[in-house]
Amino acid sequence: MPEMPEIEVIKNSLQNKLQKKQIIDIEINRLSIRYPLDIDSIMQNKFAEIIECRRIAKYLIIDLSNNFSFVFHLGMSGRLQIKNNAPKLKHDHFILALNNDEKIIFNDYRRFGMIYSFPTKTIMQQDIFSKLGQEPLQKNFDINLLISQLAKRNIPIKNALMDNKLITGIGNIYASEILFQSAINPFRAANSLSKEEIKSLVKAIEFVLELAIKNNGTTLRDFADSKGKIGEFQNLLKVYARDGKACLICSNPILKAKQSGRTSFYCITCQN
DNA sequence: AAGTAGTCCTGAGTGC
DNA sequence: TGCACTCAGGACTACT
Repeated sequence: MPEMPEIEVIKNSLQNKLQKKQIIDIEINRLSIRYPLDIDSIMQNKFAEIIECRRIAKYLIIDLSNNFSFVFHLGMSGRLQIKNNAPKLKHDHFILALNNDEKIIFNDYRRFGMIYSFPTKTIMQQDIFSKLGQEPLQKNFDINLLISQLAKRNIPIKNALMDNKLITGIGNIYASEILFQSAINPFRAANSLSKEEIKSLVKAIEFVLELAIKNNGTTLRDFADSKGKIGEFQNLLKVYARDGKACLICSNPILKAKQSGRTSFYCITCQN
């Protein structure tokens, strides 16, 4: 479900509310979500204080005063919300009770999400983080590195955009939007792109992701921030889920096609 | 090594 | 109304 902009929006909405709050109880309603939970590691975070929230790729990190961190991945349908006195819902798998009567609730009906607890200092050495590529909005984004990586890949550029070993955080919705923004056909082989095209691709990545964050992310079905507020970027989507509708540039119908099992949307006229 | 297909899971939507 | 079927925003594993 949520891609990088959605996690960034959740992180921002959690940040101020959680700092210095103490975890007074940890409720585990499901021992395994996507993977079995490491109960011992998780439970030792009881009574720790929250220091800060941050994001790496599509992961949300909560650093704690005991030098451990919670790591959440929301999979396709996960939500992380702050509530007080809310009745427990189906699929509320994991709940952190805080000392201000609020609760952080992890709800995920499809159970593709993940919850980890790691020593804070070891996070970047963990398997889930050690192989990640560049953050798309990092200030020192190395475009030459991306150019050399794409030159070695014969996969469609759409698949390359979604490969977290190259660039992190881009999922199916934003991959289609970014390629439309940069006027590149999603079926083009990654190694067929010119340097100029890759530069325009990187500009489109920044433009689309930043605009999505400003608009609180995209809500097609499940996404909401920590207060339950939904996103607005779905109203600004130019190709995603607009198959059959008129291209906003040339008025030809937007096409829909499968690529490696995922749906792509594009304009055959505007994207070459 | 690189690329692709299959897989985990629930719920919403569609068509008969 | 009910049933069967398809599809969904991610990412890992196991094949070729």
